[in-house]
Amino acid sequence: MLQYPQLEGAAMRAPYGLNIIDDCLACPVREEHLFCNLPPAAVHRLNEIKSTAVYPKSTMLFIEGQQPRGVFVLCAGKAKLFTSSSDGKTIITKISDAGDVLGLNATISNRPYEVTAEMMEPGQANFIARDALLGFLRQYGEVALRVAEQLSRNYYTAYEEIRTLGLTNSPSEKFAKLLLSWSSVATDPSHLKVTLTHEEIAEMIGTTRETVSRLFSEFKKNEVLQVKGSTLTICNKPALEKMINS
Amino acid sequence: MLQYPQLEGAAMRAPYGLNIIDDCLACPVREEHLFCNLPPAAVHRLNEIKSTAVYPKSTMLFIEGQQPRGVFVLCAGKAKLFTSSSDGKTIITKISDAGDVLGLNATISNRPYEVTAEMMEPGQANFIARDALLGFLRQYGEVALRVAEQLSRNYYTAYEEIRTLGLTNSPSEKFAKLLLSWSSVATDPSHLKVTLTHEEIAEMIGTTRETVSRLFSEFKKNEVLQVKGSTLTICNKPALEKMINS
DNA sequence: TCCTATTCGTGATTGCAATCACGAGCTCCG
DNA sequence: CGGAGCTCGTGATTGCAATCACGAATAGGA
Repeated sequence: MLQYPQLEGAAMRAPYGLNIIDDCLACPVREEHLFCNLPPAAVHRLNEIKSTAVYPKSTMLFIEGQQPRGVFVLCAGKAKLFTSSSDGKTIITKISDAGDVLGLNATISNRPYEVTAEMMEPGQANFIARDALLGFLRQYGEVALRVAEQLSRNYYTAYEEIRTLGLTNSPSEKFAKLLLSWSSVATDPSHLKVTLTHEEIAEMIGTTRETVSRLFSEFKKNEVLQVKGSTLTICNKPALEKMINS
Repeated sequence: MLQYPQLEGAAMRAPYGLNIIDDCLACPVREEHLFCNLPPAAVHRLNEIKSTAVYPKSTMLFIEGQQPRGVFVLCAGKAKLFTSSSDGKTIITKISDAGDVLGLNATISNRPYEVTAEMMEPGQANFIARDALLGFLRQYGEVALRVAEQLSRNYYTAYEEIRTLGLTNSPSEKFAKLLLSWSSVATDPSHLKVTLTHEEIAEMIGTTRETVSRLFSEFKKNEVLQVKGSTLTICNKPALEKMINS
């Protein structure tokens, strides 16, 4: 629950024996990532303006409503992005992992962070302050284009969420949708490793913990799903697909 | 319901006696608009690549799921943006009017349009094809930055929608939220001109037409609201504000 | 001006998921 | 190894809004 200062974090002792990854911006080299495959000069400049830090579990990287200080590039660990209402209700909009850039929208548009980013496990991130980032983008115009593309992608994700929350009636439909979305990005589409609590799943689909528990029971009974520890096996994918367009 | 071809539209006869606005890109000159206050050379180039057309009521400028052809800059008339599910349920995510740029996200990211844009009244729009727009943005880098800012704004709007749909329990709360959001952008905050049907309002807040009708009755009874024709008077703004954080 | 289609108001009914409640099963750390 | 959170399962109850139904009112076009 503590919010750690980002800038002094570089010198922070890694908890849980986590090792600091030195060349973090480049480490998860995937095409879709914002700061990968850049010209050497740009990479060099990035390394000058970034500051690496290690964060324990439950750290809030930033909090909904705060003025944007800059972006965080996640190198290790997972973070959940969520927004809450005054009466304590919460929606988790995304589970981020290595390579994701957090806080980009707020930083670019200079509006308050629209979500809270909380580490779900100990991890490491690079912080880039707003001013430095904007200067960097002005200097390297081609990166600005990629930023626009990233913003577009974020927008699509948000729209998917709107569809889930607004167009889906039953919790079972939403749950099926969530399972399929996980399946579509997993290495093995029918075996998912899920470490979220039922509470968190409920917060992802806009329902209650009890309802999620009941959905698990129901799906197991109907032989759509099998659960063994944190591994989740999809036995009847067509059945799930049928639920979402009924 | 017809989808009009955008490119031959320039020669289309204006329906309902609507006059074509010649210098349309520049006409609604407001700071926040994407293509306003540009350097003369950029404006000139924009005028070369745009094509103006007039559209009757109910025209679909583009449809959810289509490959993006380009953007539409609305010059006159209103358009509603919505997304639908296979079972006919619909969410209206935005009512656009003059100056708004439609289809920007899809066009930039080259993903299918995430919404359908339908004219709610006869109007006029400039179409800019995707290739031409991308070339233009490459040529005028400073406009690309403004595009990024616009995408950010869109993202915020989407997030607002997520909060409305996901964090708000009762329809009355959502309705109050909608009324206040209208009030905050109106010239006179307590007198709103609303030409939407109850059905459309229902589609904006994710409820049913009947519930919206009942909400109007209830708010009138509680002296929060007065309705005279299409003019809507907010009598008790504090009461509305209280509803959204209870 | 009238006629038709759309929009609106409101009652009656129903179903589904939120809420409350509580005990059992984890797991994590001292 | 043992106890104090957290988790999870599941019953009972309830409330609220969706649905159905239908007539009134309004608008819009010939």
